[in-house]
Amino acid sequence: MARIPGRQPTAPPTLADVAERAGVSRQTVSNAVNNPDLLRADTLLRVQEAIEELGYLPNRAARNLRTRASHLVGLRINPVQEGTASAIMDRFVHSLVETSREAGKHVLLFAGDPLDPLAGYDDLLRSTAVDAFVVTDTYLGNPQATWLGARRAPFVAFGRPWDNPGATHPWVDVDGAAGCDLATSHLLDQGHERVAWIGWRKDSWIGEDRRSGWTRAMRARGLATTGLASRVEDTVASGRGASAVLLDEARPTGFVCASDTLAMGVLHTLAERGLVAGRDVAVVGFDDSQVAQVVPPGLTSVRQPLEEVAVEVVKALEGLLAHPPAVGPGVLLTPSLAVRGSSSAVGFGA
Amino acid sequence: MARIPGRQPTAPPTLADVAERAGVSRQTVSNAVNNPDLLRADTLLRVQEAIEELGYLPNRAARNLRTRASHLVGLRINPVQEGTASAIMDRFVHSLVETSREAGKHVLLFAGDPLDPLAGYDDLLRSTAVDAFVVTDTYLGNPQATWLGARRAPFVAFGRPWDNPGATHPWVDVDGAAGCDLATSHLLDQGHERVAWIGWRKDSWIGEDRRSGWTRAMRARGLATTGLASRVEDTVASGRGASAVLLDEARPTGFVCASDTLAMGVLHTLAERGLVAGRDVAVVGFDDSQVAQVVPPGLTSVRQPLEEVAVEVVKALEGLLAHPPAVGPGVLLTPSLAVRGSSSAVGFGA
DNA sequence: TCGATCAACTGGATCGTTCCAAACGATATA
DNA sequence: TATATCGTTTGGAACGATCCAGTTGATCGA
Repeated sequence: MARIPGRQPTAPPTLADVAERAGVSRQTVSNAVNNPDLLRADTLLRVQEAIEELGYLPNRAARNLRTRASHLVGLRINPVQEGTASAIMDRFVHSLVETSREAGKHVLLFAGDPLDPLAGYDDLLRSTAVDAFVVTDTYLGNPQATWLGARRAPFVAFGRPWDNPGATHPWVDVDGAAGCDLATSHLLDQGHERVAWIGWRKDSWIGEDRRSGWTRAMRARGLATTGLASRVEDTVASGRGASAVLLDEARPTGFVCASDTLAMGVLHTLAERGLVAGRDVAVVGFDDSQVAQVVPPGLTSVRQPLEEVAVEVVKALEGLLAHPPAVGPGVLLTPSLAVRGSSSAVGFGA
Repeated sequence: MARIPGRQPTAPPTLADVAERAGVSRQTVSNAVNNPDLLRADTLLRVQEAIEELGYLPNRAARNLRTRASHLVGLRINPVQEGTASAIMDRFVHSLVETSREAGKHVLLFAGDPLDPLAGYDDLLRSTAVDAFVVTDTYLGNPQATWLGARRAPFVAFGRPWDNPGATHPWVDVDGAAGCDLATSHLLDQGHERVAWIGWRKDSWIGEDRRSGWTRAMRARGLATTGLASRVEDTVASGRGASAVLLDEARPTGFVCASDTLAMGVLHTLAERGLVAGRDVAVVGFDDSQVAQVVPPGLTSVRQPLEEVAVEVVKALEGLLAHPPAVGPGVLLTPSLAVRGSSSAVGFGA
């Protein structure tokens, strides 16, 4: 036996165990696992049988130590925002985990301190716990990107480098303008002419991007936008307040919102006034959250192709971690529109 | 320099680097990090300074290899259920990550195949990628628990071993019966007498547990439950259908549901019939999802103390991974009730 | 027949840490 | 003075994999 006397009887088999069983050297077993084409067919078969019989699986720690790679990708998660509808992370995280697995990687979560966006990154990097990061929150610029870039830390961003178009890191993003154009055009196609916009503060790049989609769609039909837009915080209460004011002052028949959270605010206002979403006033949100899917009569919402985003992110990661590293251009994906009762009569079967 | 000529100039410092700088041996530096009390005060200080100056952080892979521990906890995540309101994982995962960090652990996500609940566990375990698992989906018994137990894989379950009360693994759970009792009593306190129940199929242990809370509260006030209960799938459509039938046949004035998803179904029925939740009919859900928080007029819902659950889970993990392992008894936590407009007039400021 | 070439395989060194046994100097005890 | 004890520090070995240089044996052309 290659097992050293002191080993626990339950200890997992090692390369040496397999090697002995197959009657070859350690290195040959290693090659059987990592470079099968280096072996003669019959040897490969013999080794594979031994691997099978012993249930051998390479020890991660040893492999990581030798190859200086952990095959782990770090993802920072932020505290759940209570009282908002945004839940895209859920879907994205799952897609990312799924796609990463196919690429032989796993996702390591770490906690984010909203006040210190850099916390956590440094330790994981220096302790070689992860090979790379996926950076998601790039709402207002992103200090992480700059910082990680300076540290030469491999990372892929979900979100464009708004504040630094010349940035050279790989990124994947969803075209918010196209999404809101889609949403607005959808309402205009149904005969609406006064479609209002409720979005975020002007310093939000994403917010301005989405807003531009609304503007574009309105202008394309020669419709005025004056007095039809409102910029507020991303809360239900703000959406409620903004929609109340807009209804009073601008009399829109439809709302396109920068988020499902804001759209829910509109639904609150409608409920208060005895108006029915989809019949009296049309509402469209953004993110296709679970809220949009289950709230009566269903909230029409722009849906980000998060599965595709994950696939592109993992592709970029693989390029980044290849030898030599290959960094492609940024990828911009187009969202779709999930149409529900809030923008059509379908929700009530009428 | 202890650095070998071939080393990259950007390679992180190692124990040897620190040792040389501080003029001590590797082992002493190691002790400074792991067993500071073994060192003389002045030596410790000198080593700590060297660590600080070089920005040394132990290499995870090397440490993991030597100690046979990864300090990673595996968590399987399931595909997001589209069209449901359940989003407790989001909150739980975040709490778990946060709490784990304080315990020096990180959370490794892996994908779950709903058809094969065991997939993924085995590989991670055998490749020593994780030290332990947190098992969350224990809805209908849990094959994982049995399987992991047989493999002597350390794990903590979020969810009781319903089908095997004698199980010896550590678990943490939330008292669903207490939650539904709380919800039902809340409605009864407001004068409701005919409170209906919409729950899950009878083979769901969790569903039956929650239902028993409703039964208990009704009986405590001497109220009949006959004809007031319905058992369906956990979808909005089922909740909608069940509530429509119950309204027609049993004329309840309040609904307590086993999930927010089902409660949303009730809201759909009310909206169709022009009834107002909270004014005409009271509705209570379970999970306090984001949906419950933002849907007008706000859905009263039973809230699981997921932060506490995470704390208890991590405590159990630490016990499990200690030398020698210490397994405490199961922990049962009590949920609270988040009261909103759907069960009171508050939602409309009336 | 010989050396060159090549596929196939081998064994030692190595990654960075911790375990282990031993060594050190200083103090306490006989 | 010699021995035991203790707090402190040390260097070699080990964890299990991969890298690298080297060996083997067969095939080939001259």
